[in-house]
Amino acid sequence: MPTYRAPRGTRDLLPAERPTWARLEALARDLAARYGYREITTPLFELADVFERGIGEVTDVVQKELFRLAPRTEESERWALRPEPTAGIMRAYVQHGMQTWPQPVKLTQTGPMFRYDRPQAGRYRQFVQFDVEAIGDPGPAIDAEIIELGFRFYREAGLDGVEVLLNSIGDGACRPSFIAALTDYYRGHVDALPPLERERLDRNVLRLPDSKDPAMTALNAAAPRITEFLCDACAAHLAGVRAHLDALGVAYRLEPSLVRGLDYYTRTAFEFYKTGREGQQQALGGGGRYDGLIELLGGRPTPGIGFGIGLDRLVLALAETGGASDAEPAPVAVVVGADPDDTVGRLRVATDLRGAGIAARAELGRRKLGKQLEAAVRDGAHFAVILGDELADGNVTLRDLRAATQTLVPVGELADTIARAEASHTHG
RNA sequence: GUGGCCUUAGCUCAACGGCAGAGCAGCGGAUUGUGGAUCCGCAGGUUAUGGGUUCGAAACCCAUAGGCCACCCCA
Repeated sequence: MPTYRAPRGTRDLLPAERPTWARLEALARDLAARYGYREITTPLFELADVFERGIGEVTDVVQKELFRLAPRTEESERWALRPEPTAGIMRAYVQHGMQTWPQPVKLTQTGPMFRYDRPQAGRYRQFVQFDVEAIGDPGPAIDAEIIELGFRFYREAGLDGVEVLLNSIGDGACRPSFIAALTDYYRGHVDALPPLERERLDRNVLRLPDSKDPAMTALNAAAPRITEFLCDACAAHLAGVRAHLDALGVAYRLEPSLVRGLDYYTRTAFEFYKTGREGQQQALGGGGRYDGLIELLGGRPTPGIGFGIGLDRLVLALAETGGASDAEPAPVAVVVGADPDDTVGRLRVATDLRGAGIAARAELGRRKLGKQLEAAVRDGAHFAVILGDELADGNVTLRDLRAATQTLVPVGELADTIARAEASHTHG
């Protein structure tokens, strides 16, 4: 075992897996831009208050999973690594007076998040989220637009069979009455509750209808449903979201037991799942409306909606569906030579090629030509440039490693020749 | 945070309580300027770590760490 390894719940993304990540990161950026979202980068850590107030003091994310930074001095502020992107972006919205920008303000960010969780496959202490936020639009049309954007992201990423789960969790006007009704209902059957569920009754009653305990299925089937308690405004909002989704042809499933773990959500809540893997575990992404969040962080009352999509889980899902992983870029040419000791010559030719914009590797090891060519082939290079006696006449040998053909080329024409051959190859 | 399964070379895996090995990957060589095949060789390990049992532990026991699974929760 190595002396040091990556901290628990973190991992190194090695060169072989980076191209897939790079593709998804580029897709996230391009897609967000296509929908009118502008890029923002916020700090990886914030005052802990931003998360505690924004996400909610009594949520698991804050109580158990926040990565708090140890203060360095007495005066040092209480910082925490960001467990999610929304609170920081809303902090920035307030700080920079974005309420004076044309509304809605549509922002996107992709980057690492941190949660002090017990790791598992697809669950890491450092993970990457693709996030979009639309601030200042009360919906419901923008709700549908943002769900469709997320749905499209998976499709264009190459992941099929993604399902949208949709719910409304009400607002300050109607959610309290639903919580009261739910609490009453389960209190009335408290003797039938397993110990764990009994504990959740007080802590997080909204989670009970979603329980995976078989003993709960009958009880949950008869439990009150949020849809029966939505106020007129929330019901109309949900109907509006659905109408717009229908118009866009986005298939979704109403899931009345869907709740979200962060306190700031209101009304629209949604999650993306790989079909067949629904449940509270392994959501590919999720989001919702947070109409009270900006006010909580000191801004004027402003509606907002967004989602976070977990790229780690998307990469896992893509691998599970057996798709080939993206290929690493290979050098176009590798400069090799008959004289193993002539590293100066090989490096100089490679440098000239690089200056001409050609991806070239110089063989700087002092090994025999056969080994150099072998390594060039393993690199996936298209051409080998062979330096040898022909240099006396100002020529090098340009060998096409795929076609196994070679020609003499004057050194001065090498870059042009390679560029031309490579272009005709990739475009033809 | 709770419970369970697992951990031997870079990777995938062998080894009855009795000498730690193979395949792949890496590096070198096969009469001296040409390839992914083949053959030969080299290197790679305090068997995750620390204790214990035993004449003797990779193997049995305990603890710790890490990975995974189910919860909790979330991406």
